[in-house]
Amino acid sequence: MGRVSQAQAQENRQRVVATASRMFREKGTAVSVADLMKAAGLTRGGFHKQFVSKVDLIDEAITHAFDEQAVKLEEHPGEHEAARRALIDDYLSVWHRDHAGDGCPVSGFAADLGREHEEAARARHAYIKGVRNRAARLATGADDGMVQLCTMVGALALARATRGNPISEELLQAARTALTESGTGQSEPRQRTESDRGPDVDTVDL
Amino acid sequence: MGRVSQAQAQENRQRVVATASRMFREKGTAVSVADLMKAAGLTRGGFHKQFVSKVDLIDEAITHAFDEQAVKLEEHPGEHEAARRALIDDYLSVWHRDHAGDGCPVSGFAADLGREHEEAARARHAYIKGVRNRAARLATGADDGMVQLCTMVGALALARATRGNPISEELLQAARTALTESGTGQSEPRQRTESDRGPDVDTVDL
DNA sequence: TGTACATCAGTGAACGCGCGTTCACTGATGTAC
DNA sequence: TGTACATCAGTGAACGCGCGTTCACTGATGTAC
Repeated sequence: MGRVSQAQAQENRQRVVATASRMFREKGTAVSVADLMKAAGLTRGGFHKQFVSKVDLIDEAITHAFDEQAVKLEEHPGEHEAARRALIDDYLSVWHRDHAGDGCPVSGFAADLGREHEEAARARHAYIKGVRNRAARLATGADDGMVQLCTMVGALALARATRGNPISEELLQAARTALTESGTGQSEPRQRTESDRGPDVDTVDL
Repeated sequence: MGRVSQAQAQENRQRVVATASRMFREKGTAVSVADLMKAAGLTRGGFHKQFVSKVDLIDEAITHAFDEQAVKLEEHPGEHEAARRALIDDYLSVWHRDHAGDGCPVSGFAADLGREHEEAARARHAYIKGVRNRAARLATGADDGMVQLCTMVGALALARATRGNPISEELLQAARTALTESGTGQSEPRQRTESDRGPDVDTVDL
């Protein structure tokens, strides 16, 4: 196989990034370059024609995952509360638990970024932006959404770690119920306003 | 260095398990056997005199971490609510964020168990027991504690992944406030009872 | 528009390195008498 | 209680293997004329 057109090369490069973005979320950034390239339909040799190093790709793959998700998050342009409920239900679904590769990068990269202390400066920046973005989308009234995001990330992490045992589904269900039945889910209820709720929420008068 | 007494050998073995338990929580189970043995003051060669394989040690180190923590959890024999608040404050502290090796194994091993799909059957069992145990300790009234545990695990994971940015401390603080100011923190407030609250809790009449 | 040639995306073998594991060896410990 | 000897915890070098990376090579692409 000889030289490939510039357009094809660009497409190949993007496919490697997209593949890495998925595999890193699924199995962690320890996935080998050879496996990655193979999954993208290429051989290992060409890797350094496109990327300076593996760390470089990690940075790019993480950033890519957040960019991609930011687009997805725009898909619920309707009212805030309906979008919030849809986000929560998707997030705490068995499907999301079992498909980390196509799932939320906040959960997918938390472990690797929590242990990586040197590199990945760009990725870290994208990660923090992603956390703030999601928290804002969950916010209801006085609650800034950060605590709800913590609950969701924690529930998903525990559900993934306990897969195969009934407690896995219990955790997802418990978090879903808590986050949707009482409106904000957990912040100081007395300060919460009713203004931005959707009509079909099973609200609780406090 | 020749043979060592049976007592010394047993002590060495225990030191390796304790060291592994700490290092695996801190850096993940990818830590090498050589590094582990070195940290325990031994050389790599002796490893397989004590352990069948590295996977074997991972199993034992995880189980050990939970046993050790179960003992620590008994240290607050007083009233339930005071113990609960102490647990939450310790859990969501900056110290805990920065010392995963001496911290909660539920958070420390969530990432590795979430990705490990074959081995570690014993470890998985210990993990699930640990999750149920901690959830029970957090329970207040109608809330079974699982959702609160999710919030804590998620807050710690996000705080660790965003270390170095102000949002890291914000996440810990937000979760701490939510979990202590409103009693249960997030479950259906209307069903909650007041009976098991501590005297110094800033309770909110709903 | 054709033709000659330089470019370079992708290949596959090889590099040094660190991994988990094995093994011949050491010599103090534990035991048989 | 002493003595002779077998045991085996720990050592350090070596094993095969997979890692990230490098490199000579290929040949279609892109370009200069």
